[in-house]
Amino acid sequence: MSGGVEWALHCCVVLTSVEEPAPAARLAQLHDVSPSYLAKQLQALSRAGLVRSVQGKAGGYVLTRSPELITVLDVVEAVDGPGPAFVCTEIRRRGPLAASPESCTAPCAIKRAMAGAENAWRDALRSVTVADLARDVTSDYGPGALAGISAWLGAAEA
Amino acid sequence: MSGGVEWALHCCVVLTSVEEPAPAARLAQLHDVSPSYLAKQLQALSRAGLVRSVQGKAGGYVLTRSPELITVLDVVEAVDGPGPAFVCTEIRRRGPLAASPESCTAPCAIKRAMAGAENAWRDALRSVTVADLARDVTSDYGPGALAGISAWLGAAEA
DNA sequence: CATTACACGGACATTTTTTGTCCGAGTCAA
DNA sequence: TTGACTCGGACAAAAAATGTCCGTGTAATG
Repeated sequence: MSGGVEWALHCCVVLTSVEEPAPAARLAQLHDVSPSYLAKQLQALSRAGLVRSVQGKAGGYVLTRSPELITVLDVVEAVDGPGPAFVCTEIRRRGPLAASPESCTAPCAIKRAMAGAENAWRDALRSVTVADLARDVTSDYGPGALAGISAWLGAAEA
Repeated sequence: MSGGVEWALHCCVVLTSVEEPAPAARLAQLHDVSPSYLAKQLQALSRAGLVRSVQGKAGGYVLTRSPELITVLDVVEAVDGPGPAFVCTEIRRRGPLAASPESCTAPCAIKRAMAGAENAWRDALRSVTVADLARDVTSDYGPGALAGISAWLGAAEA
């Protein structure tokens, strides 16, 4: 799994508490990560339609919709790609005892098992929204945490 | 996810139908895959204690226990490693607004969400055994499929 | 009992993916 | 009109996965 997923999720949580667009460079120094690479993850979120980029002097990124409507799965798929992690290469059709094509209409048992597990994983990620994460953060560190971050993002460079 | 997982699972299913040790090279040409690389996956299974290697002239690999007692999760963890796919780098403790160490006794909300999803994934993989896979294969292709493979493995080189 | 051939095991390259960096095009504010 | 700041995609470096090789040990065999 791509490590950029973690960065993207943290950024989404932070973006729930701001109204002004937040520049990628500022989000990067807030989390102390590579600005150029974080930019790439935010671009992925933008391509997926989760955030909207505002260009120009006071530009940056903003969420496109309510955090209640953005699931963790949305973010993960935007950054890591929507395809399944396990890819079946159909090796049952290869080799001297290859299965006949007409017997391969349904996916093989191994693919079914792996797909079932990935579906369970997806369901779990889909059941958590970015709003839930923000609520948990407030519950963990107190109400001042996100407010402080919001203020810091709006203030001049540290 | 490593592609070798698929090869390892297919090999485990095949091994349920043999009593004689099956050499890695023969399993490789059965599936038409790279012999050297498949050997590496089988070595991983051996290190994890799922298969036992028999050396010498009529050597090869055999399952160490009943297929009912080998879960798909066992195979996946043996090949891909037991660690979680999502690794939290604790970026909440970095940057100018880093969370205080005493407030970081519990894992952060993002890590909790990802860990929950991975647990669901693990549970699903744990609920399927290699015996279940073999049963499904028989159900899909008929009882002769695994028997034919077993006979081919025992016969002389094709 | 010596020999011989076979199979595993880990060390060695190669390719692909991931991670990280950079500069140009576009845009909004002043 | 100017200016400065933003995103966006094209360009390298590093890491991981994939693929290959030969040495070591073992068991069957004559």
